[in-house]
Order: sequence, then structure tokens, then C-alpha cells
Amino acid sequence: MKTPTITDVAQEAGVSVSTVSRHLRGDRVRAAERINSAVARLRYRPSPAAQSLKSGKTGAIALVVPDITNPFFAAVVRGAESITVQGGHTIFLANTDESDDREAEVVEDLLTRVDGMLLAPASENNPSPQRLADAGVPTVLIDREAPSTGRFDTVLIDNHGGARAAVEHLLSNGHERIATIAGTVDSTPGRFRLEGYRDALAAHSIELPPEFVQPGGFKEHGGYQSMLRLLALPDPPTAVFVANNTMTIGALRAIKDIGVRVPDDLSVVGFDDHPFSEILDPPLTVIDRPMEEQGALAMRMLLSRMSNDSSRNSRRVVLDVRLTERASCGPPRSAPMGARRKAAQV
Amino acid sequence: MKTPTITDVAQEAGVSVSTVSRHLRGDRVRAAERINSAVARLRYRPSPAAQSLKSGKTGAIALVVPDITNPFFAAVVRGAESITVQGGHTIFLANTDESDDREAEVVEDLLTRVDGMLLAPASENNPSPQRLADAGVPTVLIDREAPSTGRFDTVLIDNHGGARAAVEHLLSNGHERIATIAGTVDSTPGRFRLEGYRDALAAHSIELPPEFVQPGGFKEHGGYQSMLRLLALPDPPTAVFVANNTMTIGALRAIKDIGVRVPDDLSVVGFDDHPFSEILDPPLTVIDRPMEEQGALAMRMLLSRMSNDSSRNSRRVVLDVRLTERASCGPPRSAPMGARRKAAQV
DNA sequence: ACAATTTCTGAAACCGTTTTCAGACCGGAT
DNA sequence: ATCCGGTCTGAAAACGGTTTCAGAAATTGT
Repeated sequence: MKTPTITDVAQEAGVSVSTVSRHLRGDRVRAAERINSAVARLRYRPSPAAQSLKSGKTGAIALVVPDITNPFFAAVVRGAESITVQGGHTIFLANTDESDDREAEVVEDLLTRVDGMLLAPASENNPSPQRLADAGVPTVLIDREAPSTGRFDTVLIDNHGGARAAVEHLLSNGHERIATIAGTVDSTPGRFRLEGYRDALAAHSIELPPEFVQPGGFKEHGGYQSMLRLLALPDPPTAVFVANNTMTIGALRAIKDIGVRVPDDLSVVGFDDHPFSEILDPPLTVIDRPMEEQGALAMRMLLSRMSNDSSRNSRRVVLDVRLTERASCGPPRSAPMGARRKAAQV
Repeated sequence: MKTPTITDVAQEAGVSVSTVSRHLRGDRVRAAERINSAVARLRYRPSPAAQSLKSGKTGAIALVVPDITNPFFAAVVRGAESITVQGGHTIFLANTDESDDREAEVVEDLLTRVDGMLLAPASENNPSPQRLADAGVPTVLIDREAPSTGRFDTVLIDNHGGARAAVEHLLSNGHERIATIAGTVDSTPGRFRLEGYRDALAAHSIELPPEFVQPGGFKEHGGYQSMLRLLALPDPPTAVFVANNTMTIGALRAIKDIGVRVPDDLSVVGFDDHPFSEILDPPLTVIDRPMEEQGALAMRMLLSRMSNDSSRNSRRVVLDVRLTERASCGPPRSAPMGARRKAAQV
């Protein structure tokens, strides 16, 4: 009934604990057969607590994300897992709900239980990465940068370019009154996607009222509220760039509630694909990116950081994004004919 | 640079390790102040490995689910977390991808690292629960039963009743040619939802060809394939009950690809709500259930099982479901006028 | 002021493993 | 037969905490 220890195995096999231990770690040992059968008979499993006390290693890696519900992070998890299977590390997954406080708790707790951490910080002025650095826990940041940038390996995507491509796409459809529902501005993707939006408009010398930038906080409810506010504007936008997938769900719900038609009344581009994007009516045009690869790459960098000399310079990788065109964009209602024709050709 | 140990703290504070330990566990101690400041100065954190080696407890609880991407399980996680915050347990989340093999690995690995486990087994003939019982790990099953049923605390929902309600709803709309896209039949929800479907039809003395039951394996791709097959039938169904949310996404994609209209050509009822259900066109009618509550309840049962005498009889809780009516159901194309009128009244 | 009682303290044992250190054993060469 | 190098072995010392135990210090009562 009680969990068997290595001592029980040794006794059962008639050897010393040292011999059992050695056999289990792979050394040649004369009593190999007897030990094997003792292990099997007793259903012995070494205690991770004892092992990690001795070795200082835990055999685990933490993966901390702001929102597991988001298919993007789910894909990151899958990507990371696919790499780790061989490495023999257990993955501990944790959710912070886009909250700095929750993240601090989670990180503080996991700190001592893992050999390394993959972290997507809730915001950029978040102390967790610094805390991890102080504690000497190898860390790779995913999708979001840290205050003391440059000190951490980081796997980003081209947020600025993606946002810009989204807006350019709307511009090429003849839109000028283009609004955005932005994420949390103090997170990397939130900040850069907003900048990309602004730069694209600036490049075309388009100036818009400040209400055309609505904060949505990366959450569905925020997307809903923001879209309601945009549609309530006296002179509403003809197109909207929504800075992530969950906010897009909320935004579309608002659109549906109000009774606005897409793309006739309003064109929409989202950021990050989602299984539902294709079955919407109309199917959603989005900025897409290699999600699983982002997770896999981060895990590879972490493993390398954990095994190799950990003082090598940190790397900052930026992956490309691309526009997946579906049917949620068209010419604006009151567009000049030139733009209409151009859009029709696409 | 090296992680400080309790010995370092003791030295810094000028007391013995025992005193430090006692203070940290809450005993009254004279040098409390000095110890506190030493702890702060050294940034000391007790080693979980050492603690758990001594105590036999790990302070962690595992939560193993077949698919984190599924908003249902995401909600369960949230529900479970909301309970555990006070209890001071860390949650380790793990994903098995609906695979018995992967689950066996994960469970085997987590077995020794946690004090208790919340498990949603991939299938009913899965050895993991037995393994956990043998190892003496307190376990609560979520949403799915185990082979040696009755030996485990379990939190289920009324799958049979839900499926039956879904089919009754379609029947009351005048449908008779009602198909189903079933989940994995050797899992609890898969099995009972299929039975509920069959019993509802039997109660109305409706007999249907075997092709009207399509296996979808709870995955999106399966839902897609199944729906394609149903629509390719020489005499296709006028309504479909899809046994979970991810398969519904696939099914709707197939419907869209083929060009069938909902609900005009085909009525659809899904199982489990999803953020996207409302923004679909038409919005989806589904069987809904208290997801977070299911997770919270399971966690409460696990904590009680872990603290109280663990030999009390096991409990099996079944939560109610309810039909959330939206717009994806209508009378069949060729329905008799009576049914049309009846449906119109709703 | 002294004894009886209570509170606090440090030394040491222990949890289950890995690893170092001598030494036992083996086969082969002399 | 003896000595040698190389394998293989068990005893014992860690790893970093908690807990028991006995004794020291503080508190109380007289």
C-alpha cells in the first residue's frame, strides 16, 4: 500500500541501494535482471522529490500564458510540447488571465519547481522576467517582450508589419475611415499592432479622430464594447482592424446585435486565425502566423539555453506573418469608383 | 548567485535552522524579526523538493484533460482554479489530445508529483484511473467515468437527457430524418449522448438507416468528414444533432463548403456552447451546461477527499443541462403543415 | 529568592535518492 | 601462485528541509 522506495527494491533484489540506483541510471550491473523484476513486481517509481533534491534539477518546464482559451496559445502549447517529448521534461501549464498580479503569484510559485520557463508576460512592465533572471531560472519569452529587453531570448512575430498589412489591405479596398480595436497597449503585441496601424495611415497621410482607436484589452468583452462605441459614432468608420482573435468574436457579436452588415456596411480584418473564421458569414479576413512554430522554436531555444553555456548572448527571433484573405473586406459604401473597380479585380 | 538555503538564513539571522523552520511554519519564535529580514535580504524560498521529500506531500494538484483548446475544458480549468486559490495548491495542467496512450504517459509522469488529480479520461476503457487508485493518489473524474465505476468520485452531466432534449427539440420542429454526429463511443459523453439520441427516436417509433449515425471522434476534422458523408447520402437527413462543440465547427464548415443553408435545408443542434455560437449565421441552438461549476465542484470534492478520511464512499454527481434555443433549427423543407405551424408558434 | 511550570531553543535523525570512496572481485599476464 | 588492471560493489555522505527530543531560558506562583 505504501509507495515502495529504492531501499525496498534493493532488499527485494538482494543488492545495495547504490547498485539499484546505478542500474536505473544506465550503468552496467551484474544483477540487472533481478533488479528489473523487483522494480516490476513492486511497481517502483523513483521519487521526483528526492531526485530533484539531490540533483538540483526538477525535470520540469513551466509554460505560462495569459489565456489558454485563446487558440493561439493552445497552438503554442502544442508546438512546445512536440519538442519536449524527446527531452524528457514534464510541462507545467499555467494561466494568468492577462493579469500582472496573477502572473506574479504563478511565477513565484513555479520558480522553484522548474528548470526553465516559457513565459508570455501579461504586460511589458511586468516584474516576472526580472524575478526569473534574479532567481537564475532560464527563461524564454514568447510573443511579448520584457522591460529589460535584450537580456532574454524572445520569440516574437512581426506585429508591426502584420498590422500594417491589414490596414494597407483595407486602404487598397478604398477605405479611409479605418478604425482599430487595440489590445492592451502596454503589451508588446498591443503596442506594435497599434503602431503598425498608425504608421500605415500616416504613410497615406490620413488623419483620424482619436475615437477611432478603441482599447479592447485583448478580451472578448472589450471587443464587444469597443465595437459598440465605434458604431455609435456620429460619423462611424467604414472598416475596422481588430488586434486579436478573442476581441474579434466580441466585435462581431456587437456588429450582429446592431444589425450592421459585413462587408457591405463595414469591412473587418482580424489578427490571428481561429477555427471559426472560416465558418463565419462572411468568412473572416485575418493576419495569420505560424503559431505552433512559435511555440516549438521557443522550446528549442529554452532547451539549448538550459543545456549549453547559459551566458551566451540572448537571441531575439521575429517570425513573419501573412494576410489570409477571405470575404470580410470590400469597398466602402461610398467609395470612389476607382477604388471599387480596383477592389473588384482582386 | 546560488539559491540560498535555510542554513544560510539561519546563519544570517544568528539562530539554528530549526528555529528558522519553526518560524516559517508559524510557531512563535523570539528572533522573528531578524529571521524575516534575513529571509528578505537573501530572497530565500524554501525548496519544494526538500519539503515534499520530508512531508510526502507535493502541494500540487494535476488537472488532466483531453483537449485544452475546447472552451468547455478551459472553463473547467477556470472553475477548478477558482477553488484552489485559497487551498494553497499549485495546479499542473496537462493535455492528452484525446489519446489513451498520451494519457497513460502523462498520468504516469504526474503520479508522483502531485497530491491529487482531477482527470477527464480519454476513454472509458482507459487504465489511468486504476493506476491512480493503485498508487493511492486521490482522484476525481470529470465528465467521464472509469471502468471500475463506483470507486471514484465523479462529476458528470446529464448527457443522456441533454441529447434527448436536443432530439426532442428537432422532433417538435417536425423533423423525422434526424442524424447524429457522435463522439468517441467508448467515452462516457459519447456513449450517453448517442443513447439519448437513440432513445428519443425510439420513443417516437422512428427507425433510421445506420448511416444516420456518423462517428466524429469529438474532433473538428471528424465533424467535417461526418457531415460531408451525411450530406452525400442519397436521402439525406433534414436535421443533425452534433455531439460536441469542436465537431460542430467542422460540421458547419462542411455545410458551408457544400452550400447547404441552415436552417432552411438543414437544422442543427450542437452540444456545449461556445463563444462563437452567437455570432454564427444563423446563431446556433445548443445544449448548454454549467461548465465552471463542474470544475469547481470537482475540485471541492478532491480537496475534501484529500483532507478527510479518504475511505468514505465515493460520490457520483450529475449536473443538469439545458437547451439554449437560437436560430439554427426550423421546420423541415418538406414538413407537413401541422409541424410547420407548430414550429412557427415557438 | 526558589521551585514549578511553561515556552523556546539547538542537535540530530530522517525523508529517498545520487555519488564518492574504498575495497572486493574478476580475468589475464607473468 | 602472484600480481596487475579493470569492473563492479556497498557503506556513507550529501541534498534542504521538518520534527523529535532533551535541555536552557523565561515566566509564574509562593
